[in-house]
Amino acid sequence: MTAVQRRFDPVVHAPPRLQVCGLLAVVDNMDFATVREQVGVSDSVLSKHVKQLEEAGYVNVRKATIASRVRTSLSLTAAGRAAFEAHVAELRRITGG
Amino acid sequence: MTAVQRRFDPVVHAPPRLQVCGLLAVVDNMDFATVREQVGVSDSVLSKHVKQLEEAGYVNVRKATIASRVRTSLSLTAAGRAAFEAHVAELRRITGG
DNA sequence: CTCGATACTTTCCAACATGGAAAGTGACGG
DNA sequence: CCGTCACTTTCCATGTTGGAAAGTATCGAG
Repeated sequence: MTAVQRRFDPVVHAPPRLQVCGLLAVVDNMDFATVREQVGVSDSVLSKHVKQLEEAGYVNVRKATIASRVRTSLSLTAAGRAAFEAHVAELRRITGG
Repeated sequence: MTAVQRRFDPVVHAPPRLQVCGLLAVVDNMDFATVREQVGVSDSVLSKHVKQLEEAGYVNVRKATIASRVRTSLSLTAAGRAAFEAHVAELRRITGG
């Protein structure tokens, strides 16, 4: 309603996506497979969450052929970084940071 | 499984409940009505979330008749405080605290 | 050109979580 | 008895999830 509504972002708040954002926030980009291992979910589940982040304009999905193998690398967009940071700030406010 | 599984608590993570815990964490107790106003939800919704926190053993619900009116005050139990703090610590880890 | 492997994507589906509205409950005060 | 206050519970329609399985695209091998 108040400030909560402006910064609190459900797309970012869901556990798997919060983890993805947290991982991508501290690196330039990360492979799909690496993120999957870190988050500990299946291919299909990560794929669906990444899709949601992508549709929200928060994550950039780049497919590059490296060593004749398609590798998908993920990275936060500027909007994604802003949304993540705003959400984290809101979490800190709520949890008494 | 990993540290995430041990500290991350879905009961605490849901937005309305995270707010309730955050509010109760900094006071000894708070009236149902005050919490409802702060969280910005309806009676029924708060009641249902409080019930979940109560069933998890995180919140204590005390009904006292004050000025011939029943007043319900909520407070975190020791377990609730521990769960909240562990969850917050986990959030900080995930979000790069 | 067909086959199998790699690396995701999408679909299918059953389970669960939510919120709003409305009905229900218990304790007064009139 | 009745109405009010302060929640509780029920009803219901919707939205989100994850796992399993099928689907797609791109090689390299045969």
